[in-house]
Amino acid sequence: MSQQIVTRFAPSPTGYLHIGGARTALFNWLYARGRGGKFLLRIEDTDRERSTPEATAAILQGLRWLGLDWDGEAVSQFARKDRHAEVAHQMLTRGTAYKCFSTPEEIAAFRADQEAKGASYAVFQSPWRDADPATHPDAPYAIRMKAPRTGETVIEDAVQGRVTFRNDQLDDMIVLRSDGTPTYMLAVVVDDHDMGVTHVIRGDDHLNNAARQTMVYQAMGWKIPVWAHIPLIHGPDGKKLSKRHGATAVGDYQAQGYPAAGMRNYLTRLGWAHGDAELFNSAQAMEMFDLSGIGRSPARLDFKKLESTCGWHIARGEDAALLQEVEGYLAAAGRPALTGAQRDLLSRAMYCVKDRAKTFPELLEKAHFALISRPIVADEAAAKALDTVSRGILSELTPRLRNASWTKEALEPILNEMAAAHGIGFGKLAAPLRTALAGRTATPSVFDMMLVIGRDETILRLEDAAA
RNA sequence: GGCCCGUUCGUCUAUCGGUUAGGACACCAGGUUUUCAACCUGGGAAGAGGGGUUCGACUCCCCUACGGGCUGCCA
Repeated sequence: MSQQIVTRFAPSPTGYLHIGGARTALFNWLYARGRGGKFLLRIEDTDRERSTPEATAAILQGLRWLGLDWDGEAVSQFARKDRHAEVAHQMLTRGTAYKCFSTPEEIAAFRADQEAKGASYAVFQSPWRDADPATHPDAPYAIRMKAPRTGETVIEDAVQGRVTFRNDQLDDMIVLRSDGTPTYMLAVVVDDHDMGVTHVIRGDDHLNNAARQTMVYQAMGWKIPVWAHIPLIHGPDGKKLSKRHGATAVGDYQAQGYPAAGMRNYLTRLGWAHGDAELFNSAQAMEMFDLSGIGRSPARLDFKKLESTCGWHIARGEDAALLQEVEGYLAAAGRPALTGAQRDLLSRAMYCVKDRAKTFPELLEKAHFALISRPIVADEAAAKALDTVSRGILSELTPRLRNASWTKEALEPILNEMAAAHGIGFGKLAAPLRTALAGRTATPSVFDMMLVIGRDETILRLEDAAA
């Protein structure tokens, strides 16, 4: 009898949504959504010093942009602190935890001492572990997990395989601080249990933690979830991702004009594979995604491949959706919004620009001709195509266009005849036309441009150029 | 220092003891073309090093090197 799958993404709101975190969220989302399960969101804000509402907002915003929708309301871990404390005290009653009166100073001194002795240092062993309650001072205390000192704790990880930890390497971690607040190690377990999380898919920086958390599950007699620790993402140089690699926040990617669908596809393939599948939409990804396809070594970010993947998605995007995403990009990048007329023109131009752009700035550049208004200012290279001879040809062409029917089929012979009449190839005619219509040398086909801006505008631009 | 994880073309990866080690991006060369792209064809390009196990290892084991993670009253 299989239960419903429940996954979660549990970021700590201490900064923007990191690209690595976004991938973790994506994997959880794909796994749950592909199996009719639930994908939950929990904000791990128990660190009151570093957590900010701005960071929480940025994380939600990043997830929304990527289209990773979660079920129900985002849970604040901090809001559940009473429940965490309750569990800590249950552990006390069960004898799987104990009150520790060692002060942070004493612990720091212990560590300093160990370090001074050089070489390897032992895990901190609290003197209060087996103390008689009668000897307990009337002082603040932390609650520590009474972890087994011998034997091993085994993690069955869906990605890493079976990983064994010696218990004497693990200390009695604090589950409830002396100020009564829970630590991460306790909070995650309690929340994951209470929220019914069945699969914990997270960065492998938590692999060691899984052993300690397993002890908490065992201490409480709770069912241990399926672990899946995925390798972190590295920068193009193979080093840990950091600011100097450029974009690390997902917001940066939106501001650089990458489409969300392309990001999802690229990020899915980063560290995960399903045979030769490279390009796919989210529905297909959900179909294929599984934990066994996740690799065990860290993957590097490759912006060229990201771009290529994004180009594929833009080319296949639906015009209206692309237009909407372009507007989101403009806002994120702090660029001026489209006017109503530009929206309209861009929408009409979409068919001939979307299959040649990898990002939205590129798409906008290709659509430049549709977004500008007269007089068209030619850039240096384009201006060269407009000499006396070509101006003459343009002015000769204008009247022919007035009565032509405005389709590529009708326009093509007119332009071809014009070129033939002057003994030049079509390319020689297209160049000045391009300058007149767009002021650029790199544009969509001249026919497409004429079709998009329409007869009147075409004629006006040609007249301007011929003048 | 200790513990844990990893290492196939430049990059992402397939392979789950027997393959001419496959695909994708990137790169190079052609083609197509009205420009830029897109697109099509072809090409070069890989099992970190050393020991084992085996009839046979990229695949299994050990060692080394390198990379990463954890080692907090952070998450």
